[in-house]
Amino acid sequence: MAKRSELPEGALRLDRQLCFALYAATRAMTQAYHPALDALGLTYPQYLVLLVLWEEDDLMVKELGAQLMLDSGTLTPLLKRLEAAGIVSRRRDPDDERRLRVTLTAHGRRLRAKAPSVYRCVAERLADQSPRELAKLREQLVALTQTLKGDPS
Amino acid sequence: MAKRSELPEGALRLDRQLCFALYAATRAMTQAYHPALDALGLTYPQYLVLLVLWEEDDLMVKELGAQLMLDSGTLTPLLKRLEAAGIVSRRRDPDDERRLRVTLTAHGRRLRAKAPSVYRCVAERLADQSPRELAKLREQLVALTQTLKGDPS
DNA sequence: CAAAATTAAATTGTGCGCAACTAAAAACGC
DNA sequence: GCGTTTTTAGTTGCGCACAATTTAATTTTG
Repeated sequence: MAKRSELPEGALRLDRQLCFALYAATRAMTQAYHPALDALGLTYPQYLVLLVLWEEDDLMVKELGAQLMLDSGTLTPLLKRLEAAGIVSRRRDPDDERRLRVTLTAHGRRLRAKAPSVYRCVAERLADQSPRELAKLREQLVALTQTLKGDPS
Repeated sequence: MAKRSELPEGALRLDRQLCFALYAATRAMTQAYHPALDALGLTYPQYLVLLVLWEEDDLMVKELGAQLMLDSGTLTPLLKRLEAAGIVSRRRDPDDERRLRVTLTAHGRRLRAKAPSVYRCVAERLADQSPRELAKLREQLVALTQTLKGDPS
C-alpha cells in the first residue's frame, strides 16, 4: 500500500460526511412519506413502483428495474406483494416467456387518484424551502448519483 | 377530504421526485463504499458506527443511536455482529444496569488506520466535483433532514 | 440444426431499518 | 418504603436491498 498524505483533521467525523447526510436525509424522507402511504396500504418502495407504472403501464421487471435502479432480487418479492394486494398483475409475455409484464389492475389505477394527497403531505413540510432550491438540490443529487455510478464524465 | 388544487402536470413523475433522487443517491453512495469496506470486513452501517466510536469511545447504545438516528432495534443486532467480529465489546454499566457501554477493542482501534483509505476511495470518485459544492450539498441535506424531522423552524 | 452464449426473472442468504412490544432497572411521588 | 412511571436495551416480525446463484427461454454461432 502506498503511503499517502494525511487526511485533514476531523475529516472522518460523522457530521462532516456527505454519505451520512445522504443516509439520514433519505431515512427522514421515507419517514415523512410513511403516514400518507400507510393510509393507502403502501410501502415507500411500492409507491415508487406505482409512480413508474402510473406514467407508463405494462412494463417488464427489467424496465421497472432500470428506472428504479433495482434488480429482480428486490422487485420480484415486492411485485408479488403488490399483486397479492390486487394492485398489479404479473403475466408472462407470450412472445417471450422470459419476460414478465407488470400491469396495473383497476384498483392500481384508482389508487393514482390518491397520489396527489401523498405528494402534498410531504410538500407541505417543505413549504418553507424555496422550490427552486429544492429543484437544484434534486439536480445535484442526480448528478452525484451519475458520478458515483462510474459515469465516464 | 377537502378537494385541493391540481398538481402541476407531471409533478408525480419519478424523475422529478426529490425523494427518489435522494433514495438513488444514497444507494449509489453505499455501493461506492462497498469495495473499500469489504476489504475491512465491514458493512456500511457498521462503518458509520465506527466513525462515531473513533471520535468518542465508550458510548451507550442510546448515545450511538442519537448520533446515527438509529434505535436499538437496528443497533443491537449490528453491535452484536461487531462484537462477534472482535471489533467492539459490549458491557453493562455497573452503575446502571440498564445501560450498555459499547467500547472499541484493540482490533477496533487498529481498524481506524485503514479508514483514510476508505475515505479516499470514495473521495477520488468525487474528485471532479468542487469541494465547496459538496460541502454545500451536505449542509442542504442536513437542513432538509431537520425540516423533515419536524424541526419547529 | 445443435451447442454455446446471452437474457430475464426467480431464488437464497445476509444485513439492515423500523414499528411494536417486552423486560428489567432506576427514578420518582407520596 | 412502595407502587408508578420512566428509561434503556432487547426481541419479534416484516419489507426492503443486494450479492450470488439458479432456472428457463431465447439468441447466437459454428
